[in-house]
Amino acid sequence: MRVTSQRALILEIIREGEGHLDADEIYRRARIRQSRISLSTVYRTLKALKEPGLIKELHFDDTHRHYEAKSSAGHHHLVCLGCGKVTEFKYPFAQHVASNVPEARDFEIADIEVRMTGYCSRCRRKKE
Amino acid sequence: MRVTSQRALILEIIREGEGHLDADEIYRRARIRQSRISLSTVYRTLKALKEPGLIKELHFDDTHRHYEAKSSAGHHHLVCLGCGKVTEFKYPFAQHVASNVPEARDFEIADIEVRMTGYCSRCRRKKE
DNA sequence: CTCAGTGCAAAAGCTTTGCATAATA
DNA sequence: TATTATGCAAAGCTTTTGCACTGAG
Repeated sequence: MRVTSQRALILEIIREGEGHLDADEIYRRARIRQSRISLSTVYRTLKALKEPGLIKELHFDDTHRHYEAKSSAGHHHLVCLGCGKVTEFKYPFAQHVASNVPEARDFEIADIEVRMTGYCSRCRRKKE
Repeated sequence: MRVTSQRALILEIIREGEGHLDADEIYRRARIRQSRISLSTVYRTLKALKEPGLIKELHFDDTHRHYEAKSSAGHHHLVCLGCGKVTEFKYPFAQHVASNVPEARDFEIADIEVRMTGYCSRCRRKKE
């Protein structure tokens, strides 16, 4: 895989974005620093970086895919349905599953994505 | 919410499908029994059924949303990256998170979706 | 009888692809 | 220099929407 200025830029933006950017937002930020970059390149690069596991694809809401760099991975997300705020937390789900779930016994776990939705304390108060 | 033949049919198909159908597959199955039903109605019905929680939206792969009836919910999924097979399992993730994750303390958990990917025993053998 | 729901067709997103050009190894 | 990656524009999918018509309550 060749190292191009576009790929370096996109990976840098994803790292800075800390996992909360979708393809279009990455594109918009990339254009600020490299105005001729194309959206196709963003998509192609996302696919290329995903392949060897350099970045990971997330699914916060139903319509957008978000991306985070592998170094910042390993955590999970609480998504507030009221304000959309995303809170990260760590928890060794994979280990729990591997040792407690019979169906997973012969399964080689590559990745686990946990997406919890609900209402944060502020939005809970607002609802009442 | 009015009960129409289309809505009844779609919900029935989702129940029969046991959580593994996407919008287009639901549409194809619905047309067999009601040839004039439209894809718009399928989408609109999915949205309508999702709203009061009668069905739940899942994200097995990156490109398609799948749907399952609420009664069959409460379990999680292991998705094999080799053959695409989906294995269901039960595990009280929400309880674990609620009692062990400080970030979730003030969070009212509405739902949790766990998407584990990896390789099933057959595909692991094939890889070697 | 009324208004929510439907079908159809058209539009709107998001993502992928073909092809000629540019740039890396 | 030999490929691989890029930019652009066009196509492809999935999902949504406008509008007149139908049917449930």
